Amino acid sequence: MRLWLRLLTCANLIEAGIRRRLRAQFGITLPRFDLMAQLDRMAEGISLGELSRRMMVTNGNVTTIVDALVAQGLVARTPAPADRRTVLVRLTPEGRRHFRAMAMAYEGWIVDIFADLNPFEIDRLMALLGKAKESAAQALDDP
Amino acid sequence: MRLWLRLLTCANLIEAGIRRRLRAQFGITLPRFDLMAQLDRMAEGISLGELSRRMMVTNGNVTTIVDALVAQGLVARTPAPADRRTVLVRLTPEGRRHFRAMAMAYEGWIVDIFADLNPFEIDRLMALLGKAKESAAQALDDP
DNA sequence: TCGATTTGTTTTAGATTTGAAATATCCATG
DNA sequence: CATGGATATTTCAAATCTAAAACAAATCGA
Repeated sequence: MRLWLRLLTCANLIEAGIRRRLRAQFGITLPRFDLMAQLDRMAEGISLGELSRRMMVTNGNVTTIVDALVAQGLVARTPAPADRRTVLVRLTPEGRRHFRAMAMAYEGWIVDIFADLNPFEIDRLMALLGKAKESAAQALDDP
Repeated sequence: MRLWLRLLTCANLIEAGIRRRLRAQFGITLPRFDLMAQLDRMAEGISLGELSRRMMVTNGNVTTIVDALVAQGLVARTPAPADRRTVLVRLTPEGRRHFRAMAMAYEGWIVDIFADLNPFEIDRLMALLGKAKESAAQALDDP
């Protein structure tokens, strides 16, 4: 029980800090940044459904965030060639430029945030969180 | 970097599962449950500001959630005797009864979720998360 | 005591976020 | 070819959530 509270506290603390910096330094919100991060690796564009799966949020949520980013000219919607139901989303050249600049700063923040952990501790934490994730996924699957 | 993504994924996975169960089995939302959990330990009531600090959310957010719980008759606002600015919040008898039933189930879910981790691993994870939290708090403090 | 600052709460505007319902399209089967 | 089920996206209503502004009350120093 205390483990869960600490996990949540830790994640929320870092998330709040990153959110604050993204807003202060780049005027962007965290979910928009996260969505752009997914798109940065997919030059050809990916579907909204695939986006929502990767980001682990609902379809409707992705639609809203993409709407906002399209309005800002940072991403573009294009119909999928094969399937008329699906819509592909990709970064615009301007969106890519913006994202690259932000991503550089972002990585620096993360390094700073975990600066007090040595490589061994990071590996161990990765492994334990991986195991916790598996355990949780299994427990939450059935009901 | 990957450590941060895994931490976030793990926390979100569990949070989503708990949110789903709270809604399905008790018809309550997670933030309302979290707020009631804070109140359960404070029979005398605590101020809204203290609540927002403990829950690590903004004051305005706490106001909204308390409004909803007051409308449901689960918590009550009372003026603080010493300071006319502050408002104390406490569980109503009905709120306490409700919460106790939910908390029992909640604890069971958490136990299940971490069932695959042995006591040693849980201790280690607690310690590493504690260290990560300290590191993050320090890194996010300055700028 | 007076005024400036601090503290506690609410309000407001904007942005998520979820869950469910509605639409549109695809696909497999008969 | 028609149709029922599955898939992809959008829309909608309700609830959070943040940041910033607005107020109210308390506190502290001159």
